[in-house]
Amino acid sequence: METKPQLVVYNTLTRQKEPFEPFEPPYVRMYVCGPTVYDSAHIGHGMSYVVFDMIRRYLEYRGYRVRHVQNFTDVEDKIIKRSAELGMTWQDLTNRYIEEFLQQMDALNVKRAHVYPYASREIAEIIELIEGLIEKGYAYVVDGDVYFRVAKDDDYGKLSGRRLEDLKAGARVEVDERKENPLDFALWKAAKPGEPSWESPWGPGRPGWHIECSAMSLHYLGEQIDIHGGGADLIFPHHENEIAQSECYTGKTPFVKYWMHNGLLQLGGEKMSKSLGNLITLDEILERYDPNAFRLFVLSSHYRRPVTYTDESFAAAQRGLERFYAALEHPPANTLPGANDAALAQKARKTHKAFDEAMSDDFNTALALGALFDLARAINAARDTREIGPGFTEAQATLRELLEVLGFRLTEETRRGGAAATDVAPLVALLIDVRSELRKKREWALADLIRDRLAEQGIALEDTPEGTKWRVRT
RNA sequence: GGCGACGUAGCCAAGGGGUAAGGCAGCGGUCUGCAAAACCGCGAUCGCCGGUUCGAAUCCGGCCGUCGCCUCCA
Repeated sequence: METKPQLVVYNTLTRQKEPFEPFEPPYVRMYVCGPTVYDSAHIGHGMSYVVFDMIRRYLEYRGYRVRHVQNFTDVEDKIIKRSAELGMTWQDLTNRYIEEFLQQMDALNVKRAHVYPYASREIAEIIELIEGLIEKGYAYVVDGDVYFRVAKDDDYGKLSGRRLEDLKAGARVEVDERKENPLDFALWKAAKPGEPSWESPWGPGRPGWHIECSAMSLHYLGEQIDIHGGGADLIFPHHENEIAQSECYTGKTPFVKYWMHNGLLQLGGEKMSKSLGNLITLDEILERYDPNAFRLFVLSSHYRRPVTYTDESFAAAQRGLERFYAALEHPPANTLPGANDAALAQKARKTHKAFDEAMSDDFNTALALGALFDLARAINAARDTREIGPGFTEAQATLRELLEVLGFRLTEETRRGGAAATDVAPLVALLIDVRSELRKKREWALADLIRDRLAEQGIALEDTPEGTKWRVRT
């Protein structure tokens, strides 16, 4: 067994990198905040889930056994509003978007969580948690609502680095006279007529947003977990409130050992969000690009940094991906012995090491990818010289393995251009046969016409000593 | 107003005290019937000003600019 570098992760709570030591190795309990399912996911969501998928995959590769829980928020103001507008039940609305979301995650090769709790199905656990908070004096009831008593929690603000006084000063929240403190947040909301509701000790109502994650995390992962993740926009108030609820309820600190947050995706200099309306949906991207290109785009920068979406960046990712694909192609048949083959094996081992060093430093995928591009270049260079041997095979295996650790899907079909390629394969094969005959007869004009016209259709032909290769280009 | 992040070649981006990974684009070349792909070669002194240091893109201070959070949000 070779030894791997110590893994360190940046913890939002302490604002520094820390050695990664889960509570009970090799188990890692990871909770990632899921979407509120009232609309289609945009690429900002996609980015976040690709990031945490990469993190999970790397942990698993390092031998950890990750238990991954991700919620669906299916009870919430916007859901109620939207379903009323569309004249459908909230269940039909949320089910529709949950189904779509899971399909998109599959398309992006994001591993499914082990459990996907729905807020609406955890009401009993939520009520129990709220009752506990009331008993301990951390919550109070007003007209069927229940609020968390922020002033009672000495630690409030520790995640986001805010003090109660600062928050009050800049508070933009509407003042609700019934609350003891403007910053107290709702654990339970009394139902208004016509709204979905559940029975509770405080009358019919529904859970507040923050409480569901505390309840689900507690229910499926226990009182203390290793990793809690989400977008940086969730740090305050959502995750701050989760800490308050969970730690006050269980009396155990820390609720979460490592808080991890991904930087937000920007579009045109602004955060992409549903409320700003400046969004690109995941479907639009999946229609236009290889899902691996989306992943490469995301992993090309460090996960904590904000990234700006541009068509150019995406095109760059798509093109870069094709270099990796080229490096994974089967080696040519007629090979030559060469001394460089042994050097290539060495290169593969160095790359593996560089990869682990980069990834161990708070998942530095951008640096890791740099090493993989170097390896890909070496492989392609060897192919060009036809010096193929065991080293070449090892290098290809290494490249494939490490790209898969990052979550790239490297099937033959994917590399060729996805399902679209499979659909047109028989016809393309026919045209290539015809063109090959023309080339034998040196009828270049006609042969080139076929190639050009196929290119217009997005099908690229490449003549190689092993015959004509093709793939779909986007 | 409070808290925080960032500013590196045309674009994206890593690094973070000893003279700048990688990707895309571009240019030149090899290969090719021509292409494509691939490979080889070519580019930056790191927002501005000042300080610390033998030495700073990397540390400190100030300034300018961009962005995020403080309200629903991955």
